[in-house]
Amino acid sequence: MKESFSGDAPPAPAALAAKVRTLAPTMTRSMQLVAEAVAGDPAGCAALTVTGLAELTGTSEATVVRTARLLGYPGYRDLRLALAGLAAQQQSGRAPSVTADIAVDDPIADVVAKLAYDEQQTLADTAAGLDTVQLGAVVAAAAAARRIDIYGVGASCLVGMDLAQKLLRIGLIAHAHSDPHLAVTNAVQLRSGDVAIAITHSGSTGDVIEPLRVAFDRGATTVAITGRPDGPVSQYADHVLTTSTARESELRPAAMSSRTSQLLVVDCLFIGVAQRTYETAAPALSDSYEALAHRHSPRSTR
Amino acid sequence: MKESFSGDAPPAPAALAAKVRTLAPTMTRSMQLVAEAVAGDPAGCAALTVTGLAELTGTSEATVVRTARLLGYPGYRDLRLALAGLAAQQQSGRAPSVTADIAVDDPIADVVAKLAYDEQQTLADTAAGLDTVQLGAVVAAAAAARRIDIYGVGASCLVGMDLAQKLLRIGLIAHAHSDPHLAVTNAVQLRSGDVAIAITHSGSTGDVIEPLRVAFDRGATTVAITGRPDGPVSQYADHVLTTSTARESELRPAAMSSRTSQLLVVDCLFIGVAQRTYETAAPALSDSYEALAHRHSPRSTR
DNA sequence: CGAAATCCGAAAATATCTTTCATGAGTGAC
DNA sequence: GTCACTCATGAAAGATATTTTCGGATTTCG
Repeated sequence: MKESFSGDAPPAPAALAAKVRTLAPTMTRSMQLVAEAVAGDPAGCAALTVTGLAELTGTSEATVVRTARLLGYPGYRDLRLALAGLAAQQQSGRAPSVTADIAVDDPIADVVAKLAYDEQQTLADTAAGLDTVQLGAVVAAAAAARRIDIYGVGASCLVGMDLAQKLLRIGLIAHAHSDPHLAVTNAVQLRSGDVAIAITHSGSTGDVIEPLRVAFDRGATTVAITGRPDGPVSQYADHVLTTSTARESELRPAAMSSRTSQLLVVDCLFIGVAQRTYETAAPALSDSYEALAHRHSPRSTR
Repeated sequence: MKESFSGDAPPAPAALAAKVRTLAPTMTRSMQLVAEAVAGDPAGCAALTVTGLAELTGTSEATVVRTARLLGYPGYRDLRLALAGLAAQQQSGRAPSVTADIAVDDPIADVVAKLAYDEQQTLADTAAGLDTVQLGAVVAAAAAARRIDIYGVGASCLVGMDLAQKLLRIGLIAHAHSDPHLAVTNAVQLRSGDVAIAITHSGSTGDVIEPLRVAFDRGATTVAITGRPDGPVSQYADHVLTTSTARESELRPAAMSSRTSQLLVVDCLFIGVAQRTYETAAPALSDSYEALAHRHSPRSTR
């Protein structure tokens, strides 16, 4: 029963490629064909009419329209306009096509270059696709929360810990749970006014959904940070923050780019909260900095 | 440079405003109204239908179409596409506003943009400054190591854990230590052929230097990942990998960009090792993926 | 002042986009 | 293995948007 129509709305400007990747798994076969064509050649597709694109992809007009809807546009007409815009941007923004996968025999210098490029791309996609309204709502809730619980396992656990660390530094009560049992145990303690944040790239990690559900039932404000906003986790999320999905190769696991994406979201969340609680956050930050100073040896090894 | 007013022009991309000025004298009154509106607010007009633009300018659909023709497009539809492209270009053109620091009163959307931009910058800097020869040496050592110990505290601890997680996934024996005592205790066990990696942005974190020194004394291959290659930590490091340091503002602690930088280095290291041990790494990766599958609630995998 | 040329918009004609609906393929239950 | 069910899919009807047509209104020039 989520019907979160409010969440996914604003017609994406440049985040189209990212959106295609994010939504691709939820698409049906023929819709994927259309999405692929659109992401692959925005300029070309912008020149086509519905019928043209349908023929090109070997599907029907109806499917094209459906795909446009799924991507967040009211109809094909609007998708086409966005496509034209994207094409123009690419034109002026130069061709960024260093899109080769990382291969087993790539020299190390290439690995560095490709990896850096991919991560940059991921950041851009994430920023473009992030719903700032949702983010603002989450920031407001977190800044006012009595306590903040964060759930994440595997790679997402580290992201959760990063967030918890930072929030603690500005004086908020935040805790990251990786043990599913303890997470649920703690979630029971939550109530209205508290905030629970679940981090899962797949959107379907049971160990993370379960505590979020409990928190949701208890009346806490629940947040999902996920790459699959349509996934099960969103059922129990008052707010969904979407991370981007980058293509992955055999050597480059999805965890790598999803982590980058998650970290950006989490950083934005943190900065937002710090802004809102500036009066207390600023001194807290410098205090914690002071406290660590003696741990760095100008010369002393303790 | 011949003047060809007779509309032989290919659909102009960004030269639209100029074209309007050039052709204005030849236009009739109502056409000028339309042309003006179009040149004045491309983005706004792109959102309008023929009828809408006709009403806005107080003219008729026919006039709008005539104007579009005069400007060199086959019809209004194409003018509209060009307009959308122009709008997108203008949009991306006014990006340099993100070079400023993050301020307390920045709207949330700006925070996202600035943060993403900063992190992208950090990645580029890191990639550019990374010594691939050193990296190659570390990769070689790690791929052949009996065991790999990683030291890091605070934010760097998470980076260390990330690396350990990934190395474990491809079958290497890696462990991240955040407890300084345990780190030292474990470091004593190391010997030649083992690898010890210290992660510290400041390059002078005693809790991290100490175990590295022990490992160094025991004959292990020692690595420092630091933003201060001239810092104390490098004394005991056979190889130094330099991370970049980005400017930080009051709200944006250094930990944020150093973490991004460290993660990139660590990712490169991981990929490098995975390449070297491809025979065992590839199956190990897919195995670990398989093993996790049942933890995700059943969901169509198209 | 009158006539011709031109401009202009209402409405018809056409192209394009959207919705509906029936069909068939795939899926899970029995 | 079969049946019932769901859901993806495209054909075609329906709705919009765009283009064209055409006649009235305005301007220009004799």
